[in-house]
Amino acid sequence: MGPRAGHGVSTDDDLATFAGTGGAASVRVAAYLREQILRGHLAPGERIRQEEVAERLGASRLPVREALRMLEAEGLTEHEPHKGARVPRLSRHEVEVVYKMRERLEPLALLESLPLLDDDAHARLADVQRRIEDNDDLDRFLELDREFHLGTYSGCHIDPLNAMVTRLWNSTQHYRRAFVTLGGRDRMWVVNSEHRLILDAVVRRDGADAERFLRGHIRRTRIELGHHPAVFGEEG
Amino acid sequence: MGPRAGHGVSTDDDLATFAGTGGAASVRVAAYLREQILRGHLAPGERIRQEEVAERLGASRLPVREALRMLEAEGLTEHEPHKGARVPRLSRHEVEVVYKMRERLEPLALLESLPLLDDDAHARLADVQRRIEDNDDLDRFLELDREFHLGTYSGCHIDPLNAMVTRLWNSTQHYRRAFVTLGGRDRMWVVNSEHRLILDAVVRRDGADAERFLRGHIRRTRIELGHHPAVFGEEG
DNA sequence: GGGGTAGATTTCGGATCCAATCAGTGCCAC
DNA sequence: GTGGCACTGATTGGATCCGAAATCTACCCC
Repeated sequence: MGPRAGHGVSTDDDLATFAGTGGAASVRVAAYLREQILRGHLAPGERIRQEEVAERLGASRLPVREALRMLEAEGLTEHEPHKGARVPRLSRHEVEVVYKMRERLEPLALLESLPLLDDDAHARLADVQRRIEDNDDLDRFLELDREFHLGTYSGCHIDPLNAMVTRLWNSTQHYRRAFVTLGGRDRMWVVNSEHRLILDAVVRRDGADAERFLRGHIRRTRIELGHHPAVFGEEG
Repeated sequence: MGPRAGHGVSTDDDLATFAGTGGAASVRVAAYLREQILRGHLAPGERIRQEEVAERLGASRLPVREALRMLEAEGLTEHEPHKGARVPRLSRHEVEVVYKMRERLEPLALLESLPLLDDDAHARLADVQRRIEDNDDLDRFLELDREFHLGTYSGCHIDPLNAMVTRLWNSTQHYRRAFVTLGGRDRMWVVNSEHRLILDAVVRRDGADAERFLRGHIRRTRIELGHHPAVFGEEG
């Protein structure tokens, strides 16, 4: 284990996050690990030892095992018998394919969601977009960007579709972070104008435009991301 | 629990299937349940009690719990805290959306797989298609149809993509069975000619045609399926 | 000095026991 | 007669203990 900060030590933060959430222990453990992974505190390829997590959260290993299985369903961990769980590491090609999947699936999600988004939802989305533009922190940007996109699909309560889109976001979260951190900052105004176009189409309930703009938005992100070798740890 | 045949009784078949597979117990339990669900022995909405499965397979409840989580990741079961696992029941609209997802995702899978399928793979696919045309059993048709389609994607070893496509097939397996059983038989020659078109395009390595034919194939199936109320238990 | 193997340690997988929660039932009051 | 409540049986969730597999290490042989 590397000497990364905040690792191997049970901070008060950890326990607060854990205890703060109600419900079954396995669900709470899952929520804790989910946040750790999405926030980038656990990197792709990193192993997750059941005992360590259990000890840190004051639970036994069993709910940790259950939690890891739940996360597996969300694309956040992977499992190998007798070898344990890790955060999946995607190859450059795999990340690219996930983005291609997003190009096809998310416009569908938006299309299905579009007629069900009311004025209230539109206002919330506009607010999120305003906060993105006012924001200057990269980590916060990742959160808000996710909130914006998944928010535009929130009208459609089709479980299989939403679950899959969320899964795609989950599995590429780390690479998105690396991309934004490394040099995506210059691209932010492009992202914002594209968001504006999408939001406009959503408010107008123009399905064809919404679909087109969203597809283009994801496609351009994929291409830009593909040009950054460092995102995939290929800078050597 | 209904008086359905082969339910609640540990047949020799069950144990043979279970013991026959190697590997960890949870993996074997998962394989057993997976087959039960895909073969239609467990219907959507049906509850799966851990103890019953454990007893039937001669294992403890723990590997059953793990297996249920694995199946959850494959879209074959769903879980509610303190209420246990069930086979998911999809609404008409949900099934339709899953088919729309397939319309978008599977052509991508085929496109990614296309350049990697060699002559050997082509021969195997042609053989499967021949067996579909020679076949007269509806259950066998379901198996072979699945083998054909998933086989065309087998060249692409991108885990996220293949896993998702498989998941989509899993979650609609029951509705496909109901459809085929009820009246899809007349449509079989259509299915077969469409398969031939797809196979041809695959062999010619014509991505555009393959994608187009496949999308149309899934789309037509979705529309036909939508016309059968009984598939969704709406015949009252 | 390098590679391979055997032992020790670590970590995961499974069994059993106990606690928590839910559903169905019957009783009582209104 | 109906609605609500408490109780009981059934079922899942969690803890602890034990066994099995993999990894790491140290040692020996080449």
